[in-house]
Amino acid sequence: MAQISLTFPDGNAKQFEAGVTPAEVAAGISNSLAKKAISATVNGKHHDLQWPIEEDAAIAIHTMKDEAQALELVRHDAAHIMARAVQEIWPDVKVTIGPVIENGWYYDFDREEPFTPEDLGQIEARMKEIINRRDPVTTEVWDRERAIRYYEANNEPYKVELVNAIPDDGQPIRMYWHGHWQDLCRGPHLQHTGQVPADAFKLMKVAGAYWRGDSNRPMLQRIYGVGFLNRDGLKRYLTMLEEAEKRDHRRLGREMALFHLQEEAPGQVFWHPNGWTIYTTLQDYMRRQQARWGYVEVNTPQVVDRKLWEASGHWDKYQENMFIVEVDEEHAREKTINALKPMNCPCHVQIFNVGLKSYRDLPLRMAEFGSCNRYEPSGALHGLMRVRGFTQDDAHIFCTEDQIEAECKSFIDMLSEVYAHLGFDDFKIKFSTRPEKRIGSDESWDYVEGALETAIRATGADFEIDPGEGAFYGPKLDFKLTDAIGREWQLGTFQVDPNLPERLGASYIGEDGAKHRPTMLHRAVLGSFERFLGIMIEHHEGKLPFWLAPRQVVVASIVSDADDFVHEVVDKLKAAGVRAEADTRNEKINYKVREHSVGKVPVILAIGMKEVEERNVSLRRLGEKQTRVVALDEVVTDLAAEATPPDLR
RNA sequence: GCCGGCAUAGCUCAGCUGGUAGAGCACGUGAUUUGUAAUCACGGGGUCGGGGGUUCGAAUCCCUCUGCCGGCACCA
Repeated sequence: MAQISLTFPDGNAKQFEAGVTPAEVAAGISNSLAKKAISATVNGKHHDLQWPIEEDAAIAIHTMKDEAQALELVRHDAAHIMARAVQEIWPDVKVTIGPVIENGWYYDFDREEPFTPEDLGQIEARMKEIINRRDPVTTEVWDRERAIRYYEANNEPYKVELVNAIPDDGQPIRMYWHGHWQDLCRGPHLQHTGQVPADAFKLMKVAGAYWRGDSNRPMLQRIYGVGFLNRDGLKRYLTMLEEAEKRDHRRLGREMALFHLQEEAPGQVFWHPNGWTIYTTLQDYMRRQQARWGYVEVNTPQVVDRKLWEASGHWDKYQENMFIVEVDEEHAREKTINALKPMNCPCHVQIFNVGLKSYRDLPLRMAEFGSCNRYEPSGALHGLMRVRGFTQDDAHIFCTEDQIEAECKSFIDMLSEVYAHLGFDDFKIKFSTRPEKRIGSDESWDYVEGALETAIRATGADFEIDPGEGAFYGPKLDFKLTDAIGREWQLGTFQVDPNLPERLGASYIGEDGAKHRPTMLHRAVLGSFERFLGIMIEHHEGKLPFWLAPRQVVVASIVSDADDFVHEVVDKLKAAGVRAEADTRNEKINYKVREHSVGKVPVILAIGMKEVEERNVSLRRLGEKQTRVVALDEVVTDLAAEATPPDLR
């Protein structure tokens, strides 16, 4: 037998016979390690303990203390155990795939009957039973034919398809056994089922999911589970879910009287006074920013004849998602077909096309708070996050190819400032390159991708490449930010489009006196106001920055003899540009404080006779128990400063 | 669009196997003048999401439509 040398994390090396498994290595170190071991990293690869090591390697034996490896294994084994539990209870359920995902796993099943919440309880109980059996996990390498024969014999057509899909490149096909139950799997796995903590997982929900993610294929039933290393981990996760629910913008939207949605206008927002105050405050801010960064603002029609959409290519590529409006003959001389605009770009080109443009006019930055309507699939609608009617902070920059770089840099500067002002300090940039389905020649893609890459590199910003994710007409940069509870949102975008100016015949006169095609850059910082406000509300848990808060200050009387002074304070605050209101209702101060706190009013000024006599206010900030007595003039000055939008300070 | 669930007062929800609806909060009125997260009493309020069916009788059972929720697919 050949000898190999294994190097441990502490730098010591030991000799073993080739083919030794990590389990044997662990056993050679100590009995307790042999028991506690869960897997090993061999030359940087994560393997289970049965993996034979054939050559010199660096090895690290893992236990439950190695959180990353332990979580992966526990979730992975839990997925198998869940599938086994399901097949033990309902033997004719067909199994498919079950990967580890963030916080847990899922497994897709094919079964006539839908799984019910009661079924989940039953499956969970069976999983615990399987864990208690401490069934050993073993692995075997099968050849393709044997695997197919096995799955055909067991009436598992999905597994047959999976085996057939494994590329025939000499890679072994591995089977894992959890006791008598087996599954096709890459591994790695734990030593035995008892290593999955029985009190740290939970089955969360059942949902439909297409086989292989393809909407033309059968719909399977997916069961989601979450799993952790101990009960505390699970508890923390469940608490986190409750916290996330508390910041749900749909709930806060109601509690703060911001907006509502109703059946007659699915996916479209009824903005109430409070919500509209936030909206317009943000829009005013963006309007100032755009002016500062050299944009001109325009406004274009909502209902546009299909001829324009045919010319732009939308009729062909996007019709499914457009609201089509047919005007009937009684009202018009001829029946015409229009569509609500789903995007602003074709209209902006129309403005560009009026009159001759010179190279001196470029870059021309044309912005619109463009109201768009898209017929989103019903299942996609979600509060403010995915709607059918929305307004973008949209703009199109008409420029020469040479100007792309400078425009890109200036856009990133603008976007960084806006995000910082709105409380988002860091964001990621994704560079999406040519997709499979695209228009335009490879040479033109080479050129445009190159130009955009040069531009982004010149800014010095970090970015990741997302191959194949570009728009069909050109490459793009997407800007993603992370919110207060770690979720990523894609907001800003910067897209290079050499195609639309061509289709819609945009041109300018160059220095040489000849006509040239401009390049068009599509860009947005916030995306849609609706979605952005949804994100803002959740990010801040409704406690918006003072300048954006719809109700900034409530001045509340403690006794009705203080009412006159309350009104005086409110008037002074309003005159100083603060959104202030009086609460002189016949209620206790406790009641008022609670009500306005629930309503997320950032500042409450309480006024009793003491304050009236000394012309002070008692100031209390949202979320704080402390109050502070401040002179009236001082509070007006301070709050007025705080109410000033960040770009005007 | 697909799978599953849900739809009762403004909100959150109760209403068992069919016998024409109830609570808390909110709202209105009155009392109370109150010191930093819910004062008390009384009162008004529902075509039980829409339509159809079964039944002597439907919030309850069945069909259908719409919307919402959770996923999947989609999101140039």
